Amino acid sequence: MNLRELSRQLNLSQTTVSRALNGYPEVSEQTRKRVTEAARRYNYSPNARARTLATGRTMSIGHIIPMSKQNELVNMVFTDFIAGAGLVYAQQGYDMTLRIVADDGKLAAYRSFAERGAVDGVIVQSPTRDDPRIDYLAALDIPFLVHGRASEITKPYPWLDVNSKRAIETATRHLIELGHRRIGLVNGHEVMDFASRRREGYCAALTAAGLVVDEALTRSGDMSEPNGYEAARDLLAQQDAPTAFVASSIVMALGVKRAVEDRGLRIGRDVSVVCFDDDISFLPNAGETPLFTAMRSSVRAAGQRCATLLIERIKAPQAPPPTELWEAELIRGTSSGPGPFA
Amino acid sequence: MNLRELSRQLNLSQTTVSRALNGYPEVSEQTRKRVTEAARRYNYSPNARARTLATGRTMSIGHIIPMSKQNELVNMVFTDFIAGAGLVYAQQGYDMTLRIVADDGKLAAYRSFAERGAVDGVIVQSPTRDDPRIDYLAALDIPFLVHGRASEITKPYPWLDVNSKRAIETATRHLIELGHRRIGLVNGHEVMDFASRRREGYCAALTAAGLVVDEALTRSGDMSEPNGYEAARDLLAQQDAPTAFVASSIVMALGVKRAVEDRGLRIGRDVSVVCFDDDISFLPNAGETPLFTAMRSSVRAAGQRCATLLIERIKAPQAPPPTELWEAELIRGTSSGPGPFA
DNA sequence: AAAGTTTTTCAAAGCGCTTTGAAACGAAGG
DNA sequence: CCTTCGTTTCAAAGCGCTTTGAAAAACTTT
Repeated sequence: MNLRELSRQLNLSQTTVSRALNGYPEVSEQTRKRVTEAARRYNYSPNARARTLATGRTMSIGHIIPMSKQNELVNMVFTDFIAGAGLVYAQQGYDMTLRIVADDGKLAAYRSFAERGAVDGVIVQSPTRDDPRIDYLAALDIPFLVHGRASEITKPYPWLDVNSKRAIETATRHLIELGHRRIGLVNGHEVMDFASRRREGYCAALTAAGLVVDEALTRSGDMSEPNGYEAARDLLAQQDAPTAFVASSIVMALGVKRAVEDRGLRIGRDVSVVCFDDDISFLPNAGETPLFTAMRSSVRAAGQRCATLLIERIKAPQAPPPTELWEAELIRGTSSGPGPFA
Repeated sequence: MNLRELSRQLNLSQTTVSRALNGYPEVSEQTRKRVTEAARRYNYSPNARARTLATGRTMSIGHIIPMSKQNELVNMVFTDFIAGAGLVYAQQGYDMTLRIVADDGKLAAYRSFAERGAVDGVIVQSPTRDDPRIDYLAALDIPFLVHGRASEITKPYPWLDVNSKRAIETATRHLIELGHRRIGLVNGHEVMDFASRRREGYCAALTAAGLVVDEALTRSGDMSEPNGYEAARDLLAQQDAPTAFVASSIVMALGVKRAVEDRGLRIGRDVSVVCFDDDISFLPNAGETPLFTAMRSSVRAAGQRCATLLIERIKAPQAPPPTELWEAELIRGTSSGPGPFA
């Protein structure tokens, strides 16, 4: 059953039926009732494809998920972000259009979304410091919103980010205040904007405390458990090993924990760990006293907010680009304790 | 730039330009060349919305992700499955349309996908024993593919499943052969088809070995770490506690492990654990000797295969519904060892 | 009762593509 | 040279909705 058939059944024009169903005011309550009843009776629902063409809106938001090389894959942060965003989309009648793509196909994927008019807007996740997607999307003139920032891009663009620098600065200062002097940094790849900011925060805290930054105590790489393990194992094997670690995620912190325990040391007593905690629903660092002392900011909440902001932007594309900087919260867990200089 | 403008520039009809770009044979190589070059020059790409209406195909596959109550949410199995499927979609030019929906809105969501023609096909994940979605989709006459099965549905429908029963039967027998007699089952909710089959496998192995099934040794619930922990903690607190556990997932097994260690016992020596391992990329149970002895079957591979089968089905809807039963593989890890009767 | 308003309904024109059925063209055959 | 046939191109008709601009109907006002 399509609109034409339905309108014939009712002896009304397509116009009237369409308006009745879409809640326009210029149709009497009586006919609206007739129409909605008939629509239900004949089980009519408007064809999404046709509506999309007629309105110029697809009611869907594009997400591109990069799938690097072999295994780094769809990580949990992406997943939780999407879960948050998806919730908002559902509420607002949008769908999420997901495309999984090799790292080098990202740009082309965004382009295809934009040029073919396949989505009404796109989300950009995990920007690098000088992320080409941003200029690209601005030029393509499609609404977008960046989760994170690209430090090296100066033109205004819409973003929502967590204050990574301050978060890690706070984390590092916390360890210093506990009496730690040799503090390792187990970071993500520093082409990622957030990771580079985290290093800045780490350095800033050390410097502020009059400590020197020892490059030998820092590592960056895939934000996986094995990688956190290896980094910590190496650092712990050095002479003059660190007594504390700042880890860039819970997952890496779990690797650090394993490395510490492998050496027969105890987390929170012999070695302290503070990490960034995206509050991933699946890896809860929760309870009365959570395992990890952490800087927490919910990535799911960020997803929700990004979705909301993007939808607003779709509705009012001319408004100045929104920007939002969130602060992470220090959560005291059992993984941090007094250091040798306490 | 749209098709009409492009064809005017070229002094050709829309027909010819369209055919040239879509690789139809009835256009001379010479004009095809002219057309593709002009298309590139003017940066033309066909409007997806219009094409979708004209062809009747959206080139996208619907996935509905249920988000129960508050927190059980988008779990890792869903995520990995989607990662696998998404890979195939990308290769074949499909997008994934994702909708996150409350548990009680699932049926309506599938319906809206189907009736409005928003997607070309849908994937059904985690069916219950008598899942209403299957009849519903069959009636709606939209291509679909079930990952898993619904035991109580007899009509043929397309599915791909892992042989859960045999997998858990093998796991349980493995423990019995190691000399365990009191074996706990830490299962998912048994309305889920796969969970009910896993229980069947567990019971079958016990019975085959002449042992009686003690309901007091089985638990079922959310497949989360905390839930695995609680189940194991309770079971271990009983007098005549189990010396081994069969867990329905790695995540639950991690909870079991924690409970065992909390009692000061050691996994693989004092208490054995075998689990089902979906080979989730993010929770690798890997290495030379993996932590858990497990029945492994990659959910990501299943996602790929499901996507492939669904696309085939979209292309040939009249073919008999495909069905595929995969066997899981026993992986020896360090979590299982001789029991008291060895 | 005529004229003016407001409310309700309609016919038709898109939206930008694909695809059908016919026409124009060129080459081949008689 | 005319006919026939295969190749290449085209005009026009959808696809199923929304939306514009106009007409019809129902009320008001004079």
